[in-house]
Amino acid sequence: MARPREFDEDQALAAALEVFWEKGYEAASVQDLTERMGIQKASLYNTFGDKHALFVRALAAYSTDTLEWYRHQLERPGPVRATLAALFHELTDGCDDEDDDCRGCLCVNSAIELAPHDPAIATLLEQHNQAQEELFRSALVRAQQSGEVPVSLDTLAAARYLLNVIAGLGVAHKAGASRDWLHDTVRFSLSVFDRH
Amino acid sequence: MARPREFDEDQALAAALEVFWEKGYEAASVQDLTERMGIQKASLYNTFGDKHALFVRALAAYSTDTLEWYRHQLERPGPVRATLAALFHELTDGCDDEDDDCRGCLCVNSAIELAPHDPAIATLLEQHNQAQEELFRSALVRAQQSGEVPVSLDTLAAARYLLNVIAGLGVAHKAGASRDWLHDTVRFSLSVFDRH
DNA sequence: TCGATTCTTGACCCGCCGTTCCAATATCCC
DNA sequence: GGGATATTGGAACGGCGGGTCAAGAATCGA
Repeated sequence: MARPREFDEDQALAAALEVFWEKGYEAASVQDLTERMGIQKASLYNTFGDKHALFVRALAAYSTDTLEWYRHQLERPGPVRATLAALFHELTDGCDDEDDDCRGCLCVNSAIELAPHDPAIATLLEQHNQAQEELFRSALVRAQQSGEVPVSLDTLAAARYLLNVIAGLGVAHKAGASRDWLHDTVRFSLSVFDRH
Repeated sequence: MARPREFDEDQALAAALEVFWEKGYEAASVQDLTERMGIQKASLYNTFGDKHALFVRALAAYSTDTLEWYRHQLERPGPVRATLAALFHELTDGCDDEDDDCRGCLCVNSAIELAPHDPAIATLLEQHNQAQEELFRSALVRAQQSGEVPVSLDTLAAARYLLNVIAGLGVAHKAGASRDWLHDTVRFSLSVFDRH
């Protein structure tokens, strides 16, 4: 019963996500955001509240998408080791394409920049980590059931370990590590599962 | 031949480091800095140039100190596995003390926040990483010579792997991981060396 | 067609940002 | 003590930060 929006909310959110992803929260100005979202300041504030609320929504969307991606990767049939190798390959591949501006992982970036001083972000990231941990754990448990991995393996610790490796890769990528660097690290990291 | 400084430069630099470490580069205002350094703005600009130059010096100092710490940890005699265990224990211990404000590792923080868009920082971090890598590698080579570790071990990949684990821990700590979480991850990470 | 309602536009606000300037001050050498 | 030289304190700067507002434009139900 009134004038409708001229822009697509999800699309605008996706654009905001890009900006935050590339620049970080503090360094992304409202001007940067509105320009990339293709909307005016007032529209941003009417629709999303303020910069912080917009960031929370962007991060939540990122979390959802990312978890979906991990679920898709991890629920593929076949031996877990191959699955993990493929997952990490996907993760590190294209890191030398200079179009990604070394964005890394937004969760990692936000953990570093905001988590200690921002309870809302900290909570969101905790949920994300737990969900991601659970995905890895499930895959490992399935591998135990199929006999690929010994039942003596501490699947929780292993899942956390994998999350830690991924976080490290995010940092290394930001620091300018080459694809070879990352691949070496991945190979070595996954070798833990070779002889257990 | 002129009025002398009323403050100690190194001491002021150390104070600035604290601020950057706690808040990050962008979020640390010049006012925050001068307050904690106990000096006036003009003194800051006279002595260090500007905020960015101050940060570079602070990061360089941090790098030096940290590398010294790693060297000290890694050059202790005894089996490498015990050395690494002790090092990581030192690293993760005291992470639940609420006085550290989850500062994490300044190199990791800076890699995330600045490296992709700041060549000076990127260079500094690259040098730091290479030096740290070399320290770990040396320790592993020594372990090979003493027979503790098989010569088939790719010491370069292993060193990079360890750096990656450490970076991951920095992220996890920022994200609010408990000491148990970190210890589990460390234990699992070091288990790679148990059966090689 | 018309009023109600919502969105868009673009100017505008205040405050803090990093930075500069200058007068006052303290020290050194002579 | 007296100049030369640097540092200090504090005010001031322009600019940009996030956020608001008022007026016009577009759509709806009636």
